[in-house]
Amino acid sequence: MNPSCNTCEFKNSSLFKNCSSDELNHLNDNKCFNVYKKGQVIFHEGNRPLGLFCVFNGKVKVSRLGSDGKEQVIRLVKKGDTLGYRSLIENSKYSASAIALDDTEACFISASEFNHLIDSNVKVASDLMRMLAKVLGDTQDKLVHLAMKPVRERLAEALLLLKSTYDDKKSEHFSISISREDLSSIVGTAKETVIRFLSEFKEEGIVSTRGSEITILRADKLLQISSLYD
Amino acid sequence: MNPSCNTCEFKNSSLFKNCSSDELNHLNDNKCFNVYKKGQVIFHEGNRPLGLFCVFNGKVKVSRLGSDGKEQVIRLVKKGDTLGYRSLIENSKYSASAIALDDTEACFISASEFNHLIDSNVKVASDLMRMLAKVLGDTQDKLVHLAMKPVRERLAEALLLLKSTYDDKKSEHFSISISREDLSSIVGTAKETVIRFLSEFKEEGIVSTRGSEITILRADKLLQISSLYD
DNA sequence: TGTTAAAACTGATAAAAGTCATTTACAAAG
DNA sequence: CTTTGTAAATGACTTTTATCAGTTTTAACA
Repeated sequence: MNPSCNTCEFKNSSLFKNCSSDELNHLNDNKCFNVYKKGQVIFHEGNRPLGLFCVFNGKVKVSRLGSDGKEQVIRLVKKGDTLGYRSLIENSKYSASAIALDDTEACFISASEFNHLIDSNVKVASDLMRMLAKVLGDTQDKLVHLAMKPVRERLAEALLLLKSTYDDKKSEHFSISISREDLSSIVGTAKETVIRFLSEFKEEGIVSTRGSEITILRADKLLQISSLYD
Repeated sequence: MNPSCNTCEFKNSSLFKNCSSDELNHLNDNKCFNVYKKGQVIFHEGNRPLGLFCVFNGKVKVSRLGSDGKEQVIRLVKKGDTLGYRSLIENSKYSASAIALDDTEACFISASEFNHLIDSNVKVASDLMRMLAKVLGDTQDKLVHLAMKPVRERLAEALLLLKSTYDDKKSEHFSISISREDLSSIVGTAKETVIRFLSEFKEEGIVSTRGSEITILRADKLLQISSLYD
């Protein structure tokens, strides 16, 4: 089910939305469709980037490992998103790893192909620039919240982030299967601490859990707890 | 002493290093030279950006204020650096404030001037893109360190950052006058905690202080403590 | 369906950092 | 040169979060 760029679901929303039909065809001829199992490494911290990934399906975490083995998630990536462009632009080694949180499919576009495209299509280049500015803003938000908010608030925020990132069906109650370990490295705290506050949220009827699956029952309460708007 | 773009000290190192002489002249005719006293606000969180700042002299902190009044410094800006481009690119309100840490001089370039330049000169646009990628990488580093390192290590890192950013004379011992309040909001901790660890560093002969002036005596020790390389 | 490994959960305790109160040092102004 | 306000420094204490050790639940598989 190797998808074609010209008929891709994300043709009008991805980084390549301003590509001509010709450019898309060219991309399509030179891309490489890849499948990753849950937990599999897509690229690894310290390696040289060979190109760009365009996620077609699944969930990906971008994270860095500390010397003590602790992990910090920097960004969550969903289908339609681009992955691995920062190192490519900077022409540096990957400073973080990308790991599939679910079975994931992604197209790979070589560095030369990518560079040629941004050199030849000004719109793509300026979309890329805006994307960088947006991601920089998001990262600054994360930094500030990490420095200023207690874990309980950050956990509420993380759950809302997961919902806003991965809830496409907009079903009544959003559910996601995520290990407490992964959740704790999004929040930037210890696994046990996440579990404790999750238990609080359960008692308060804000979420429910079944194994590693978390269901958000009261997003409004989470928004309140996160104090994102004050 | 309104400096001219064509003879500016940073002509070959700034974001505008790839501008033609004509473009620089045009910039020069349309820029506006501003002076800010220590502590003065250059731009304020929540306001609409009207243009770009190019710092000619001085020191600037870019920071965000939490609802509880606590401040987190996102970035330190030195002479030759550009300031306020993220909001401009994203076409959004400032998400942070810029405040002079010292008496500062900066040229202001209007948004239309800036946009015209990056539309007409591809090299400037791609330099800007690389700059964004670089700053994003730096911010991710800060995020990870904030999440994983204890205050003592982050303080060592902050002192090294101040040195690498503001030490131009490369004199034997770098000194900087900075309030403990400002230092603590770079590190992301409380003022008293910074003071305590600074006292430790003094006892260990790593730094010395006189009032609010801090002198780094053993940068090598700080590098060790910061554990930046493991 | 029992077995087992892994992950979720809980409790006790320790460590790290924050807060508040107070003293000391510094620098500007009279 | 003294006064005075501000910032640095220190101490006592509290809160938050991490760590460690253990128990229970879950899910995969024989």
